[in-house]
Amino acid sequence: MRDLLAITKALADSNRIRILTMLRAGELCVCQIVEVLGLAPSTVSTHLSILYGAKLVESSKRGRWVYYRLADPHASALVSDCIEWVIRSVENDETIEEDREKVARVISVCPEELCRTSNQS
Amino acid sequence: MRDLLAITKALADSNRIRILTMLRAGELCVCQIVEVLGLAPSTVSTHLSILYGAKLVESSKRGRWVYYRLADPHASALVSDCIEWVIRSVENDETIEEDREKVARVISVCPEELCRTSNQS
DNA sequence: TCCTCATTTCGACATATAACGAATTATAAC
DNA sequence: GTTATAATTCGTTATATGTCGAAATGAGGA
Repeated sequence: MRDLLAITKALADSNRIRILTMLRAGELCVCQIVEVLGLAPSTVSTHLSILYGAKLVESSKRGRWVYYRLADPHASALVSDCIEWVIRSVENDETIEEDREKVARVISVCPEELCRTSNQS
Repeated sequence: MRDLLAITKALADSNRIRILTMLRAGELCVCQIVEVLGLAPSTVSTHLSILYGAKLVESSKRGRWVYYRLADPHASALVSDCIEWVIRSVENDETIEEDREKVARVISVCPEELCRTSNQS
């Protein structure tokens, strides 16, 4: 029950749903997500920690940046089924569509922007 | 997004999860659910209205009693997939097991109890 | 070493939510 | 009609949650 509630509570916020669906595009670092959502970095960090606590996302630190991605589907069927369900549920949502475009822009257009997107190390 | 959030918020509470899984047994009236959860009738009624607003449950009034049941699977694939996911998620949960037994008792043992279980009209 | 910057943690505040009892509504029995 | 009762709605209270800015943490680069 505890795990279930961690997941459902994590999903009970529109910004966290947006983050989750944004991560379909692959790994994103915190500052990229901040850019898309337009929230304070501290707020986004809190959202990510809630998603992380529910095991809906994983993270890796590379240099100064922390990258978040959707949880490995092999880790838990319940989690991956749930993520798939969320993705299906937001089809045709306007905000989600806008986010998708913003993510594409943030990933490609920003080479040495505030957040150097693909800088390894 | 609105529908999705109505559902995830509805699922983000342990008592509502308990109600939802209790309804696997079939229709239950409010007073039966009150009996199992041990909450005030007004509280249970509020929980049910939240589940109803998310279209996770349906209801029918018969006489003075209002019966609630899980939403018709034909109504929405998203909703029924979600209910199935919840059911799978609570397998082996202690509280849920206890609820199942309480429900069985409440359904069968109470003929002219506080809530006459199967009284039509 | 010291500085810069991405991220997290902390403290504060506003809003949302769960719970209750009291009052209200609706239906049936008398 | 009047009464009894199942359920809902309302008002209140306590707790949880989302948000921010400021301070702390941690990893590179000068």
